[in-house]
Amino acid sequence: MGMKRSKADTAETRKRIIKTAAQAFKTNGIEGTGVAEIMAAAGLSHGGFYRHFSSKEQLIAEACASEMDHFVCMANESVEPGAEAFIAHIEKFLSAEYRDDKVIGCPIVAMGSELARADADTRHAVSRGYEELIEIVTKWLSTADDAAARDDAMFTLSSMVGAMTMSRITDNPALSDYMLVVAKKRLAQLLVQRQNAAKPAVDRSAKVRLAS
Amino acid sequence: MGMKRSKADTAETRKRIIKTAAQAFKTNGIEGTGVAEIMAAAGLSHGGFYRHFSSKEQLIAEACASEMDHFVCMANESVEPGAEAFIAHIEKFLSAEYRDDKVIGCPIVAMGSELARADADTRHAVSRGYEELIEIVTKWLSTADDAAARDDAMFTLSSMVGAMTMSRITDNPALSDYMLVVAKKRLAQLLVQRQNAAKPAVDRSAKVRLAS
DNA sequence: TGTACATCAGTGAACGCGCGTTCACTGATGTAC
DNA sequence: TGTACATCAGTGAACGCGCGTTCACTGATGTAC
Repeated sequence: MGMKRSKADTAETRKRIIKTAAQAFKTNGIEGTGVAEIMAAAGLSHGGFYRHFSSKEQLIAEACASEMDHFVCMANESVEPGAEAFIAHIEKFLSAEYRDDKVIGCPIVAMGSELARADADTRHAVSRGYEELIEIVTKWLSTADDAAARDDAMFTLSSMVGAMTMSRITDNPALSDYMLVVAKKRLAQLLVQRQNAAKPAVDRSAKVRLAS
Repeated sequence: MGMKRSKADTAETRKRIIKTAAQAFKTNGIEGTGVAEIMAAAGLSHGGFYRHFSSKEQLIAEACASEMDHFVCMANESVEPGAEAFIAHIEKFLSAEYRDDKVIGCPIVAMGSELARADADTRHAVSRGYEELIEIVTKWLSTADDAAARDDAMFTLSSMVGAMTMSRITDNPALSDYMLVVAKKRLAQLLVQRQNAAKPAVDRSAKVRLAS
């Protein structure tokens, strides 16, 4: 029944609504998820929603910000640069598990086309998070902060988003699996090229000496 | 006012509804577009909708099939394989024009996350079209129908979908533009590698002879 | 520390609205003779 | 070829339903004294 809660309880409830909403948005889409449905899933009645948020739009923005933060944190957890960390993350995010479980999956893949039409706050939250991801992947790819590494980071993330998006859309299971395999293969190759290009003078001059 | 139409008129009206729906779905999303809205945009009242389609779901499937067909046709228009046709298409579909004009843009990018949740008919239509695109791009990339060319085709299409999706989401205009530039650059590089790998024996053996 | 009161998180009914869908009706088309 | 009639594309009002949002109410919390 209705009663005032402690500030700690209130803050916890607010976080629970955001987390529940994020999962529902990723599973059934933003427009496909009602405020009452979110509140029920969070164990509350729908009427209390507006004690925490001024509108559904505000919840969308906060849920997306929360999801992007989570992915940025996950990416930051393995700070060491180099091939192992990079490939491990590619393998993880392009796995069948991440394709089949939308709750643990990427918010950009799960809500992509709706985000392009979202309001300014939501797009800004997603965009900020994505820019952080670009910087993190850039550091995985290169100790030096060169422009080519940043290009590769951007291309890597784009490719991952596209491969996972298509992998979820197709009704051909073999093709769905293979799209992920191909993306993993090609992005690993990209990394090899990067490393050959990055610690260059030694290896390249060696080859040149051999060749001449 | 109400009256029976000729069979030709009826067929034309049906096509007009599908075309109008496809544009509306790409612009405002599938869930974001009402049946009445589509009919009004097609110059009709909403009541007549069910003379042409048994449900909104059926219209969604037909609109997506129509859009995919259109993109398959566009891709087929330039049948000649090789670098020029490939790069020209990449440049076109990854242009700011295609990003900013959702009506002419790709249905997979515009409806991506909604398609993953769509019914079996819709997903099948999109999937079939995409498989055709993969085959067409494979032929652009290689006269021989080898597996590596098909991998490159799949990776190319994935990357294009991802780059355009993110380019539409971000609220950072410079980043939005640059994502497309990077995708174009990296995919052009992929093509160069393909060509070096494809007509190989000559060039590669030459290098080997020099090196040894 | 104890008492009195304002605050406000949460409830559940209610609001207007737009959704997908149905239906009785209209009247030119296409068909049967 | 001309006449009579069934067909059915399109109209516009109406349907139940679920949406986002509002509101009067409840009662433990947090505050003022």
